Amino acid sequence: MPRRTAIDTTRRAPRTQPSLTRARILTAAVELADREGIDGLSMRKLGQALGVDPMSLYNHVRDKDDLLDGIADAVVAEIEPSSDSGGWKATLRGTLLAARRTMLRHPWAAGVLESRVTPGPATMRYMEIVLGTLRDGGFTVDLAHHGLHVLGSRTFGFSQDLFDDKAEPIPDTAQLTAMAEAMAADFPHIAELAMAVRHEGGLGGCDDDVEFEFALDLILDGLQRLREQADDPDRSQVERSLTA
Amino acid sequence: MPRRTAIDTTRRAPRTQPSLTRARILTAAVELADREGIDGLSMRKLGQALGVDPMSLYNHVRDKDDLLDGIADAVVAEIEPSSDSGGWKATLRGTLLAARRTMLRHPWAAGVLESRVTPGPATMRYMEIVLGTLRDGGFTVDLAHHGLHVLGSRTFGFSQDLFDDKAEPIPDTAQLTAMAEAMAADFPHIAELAMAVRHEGGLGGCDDDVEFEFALDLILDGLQRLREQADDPDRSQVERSLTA
DNA sequence: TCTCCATACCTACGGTGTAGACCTACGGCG
DNA sequence: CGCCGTAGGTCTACACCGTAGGTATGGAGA
Repeated sequence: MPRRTAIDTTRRAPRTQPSLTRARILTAAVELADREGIDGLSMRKLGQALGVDPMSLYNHVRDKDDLLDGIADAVVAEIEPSSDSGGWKATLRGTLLAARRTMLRHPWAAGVLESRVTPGPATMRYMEIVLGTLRDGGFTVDLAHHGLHVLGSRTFGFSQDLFDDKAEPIPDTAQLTAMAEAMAADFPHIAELAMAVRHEGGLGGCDDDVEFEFALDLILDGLQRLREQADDPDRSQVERSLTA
Repeated sequence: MPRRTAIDTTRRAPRTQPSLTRARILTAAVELADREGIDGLSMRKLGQALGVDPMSLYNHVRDKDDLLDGIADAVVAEIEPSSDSGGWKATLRGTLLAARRTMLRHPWAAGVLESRVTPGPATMRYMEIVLGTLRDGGFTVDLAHHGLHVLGSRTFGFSQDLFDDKAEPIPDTAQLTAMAEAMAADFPHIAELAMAVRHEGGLGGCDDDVEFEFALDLILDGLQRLREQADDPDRSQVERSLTA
């Protein structure tokens, strides 16, 4: 059984409606961070904002890191993915711009998201959507995988990974298969990716060097194209649209 | 006279060789951060590592933020830019990979670099080199500017800007011109960019929204090209991109 | 020689995250 | 009905943090 990352709330229904909830704590924490910045978010101030002893928070939150995990995921949950019907490109553009709007609403969020080590459910959902858009748009698993990385690290800073094997004992093939099957229901495309990655050499992880060079070459090639288009003014659509 | 951002060391030579120097402090801080992570870097531990009272550090460092400014710039100074003679693309590729190698050597560095608000001299030098490579490669000032942003935010997280006018009182044209002239000697390409930006509408700042969309479209276009190459390697790409 | 002042040191304050003991009130059960 | 186990809230206390403000010192300039 996988160790629970947060407080175990699965035992039984509480006898009475508890005054404090993880949800209530998280929304208050997001508000506090919005108001005073991420450095202004302390357990004491948060407790005060909720009219509660700071230590009471620890009944719903493992530690401050768990709290940060929570509010990071809460912010990602605010993103409203685009449902543009004009093809994968327009859809993705809309989703990414929506993500950016959300990040601008919570300026501290990108930073804490970058520092998280494990994605929460909303972050998984977001990745599933981006991945699904690419796959439905005709991308191979491999290319969609790279796409997820470039697009992710652009908006937030996904550099570490879903299937990072540095921390945990190396997951063997059986474990990975089990993980993938468990995810298949909620996150089919992520599961598909997990299976594919499993088959490749990079057992259980993404090669960060490869992702970096992929993004770098994508950018350099793109810049080269724009430079050549600028030489030949007839074809400069992107340039034009930017300076318009 | 521009307000000094750190301790003023310009007055006169110290009477005797001071046991503590900003340089000594910075290298010790980098070592400490490498060894214990960025959270392990405290003024107390740093003082202990140097065999000195923690408060003595404040004679060479305004506050901890100034210390972070210092070590961030010190890390950037470690980057050895490529001198590849195979054209702008190869040169840039080499420089960016060198930057990445340096960042991997100091895993905490990307994070603190992102949180800095003003680039130090080494960071300026690095930007000057990237900008110069693009300009020498035939890029317009405008496109080189965009390029600097995409490449920068890929490696570290330059999202805020050199000429950010949010914090300071709006610099008027005269001030900006003076800034540009002062920089011209050391950073000709950055100065050129500053002048160009001054002429445009975006008085004294870069529009972050524009940069985001530029990068987003660069990536989306790149992914589309790769997808089409996978579909049909023979067919002309330009032809396709026009009908897309 | 005297004075000045940059540098290093010291104490102390208000903040942080959180361990561990305590209290309290409710649901389940004999 | 009455007892008990326990989850959830509280309190105290500890170790650590950044750093304001005061003090001592020793070489350089007058």
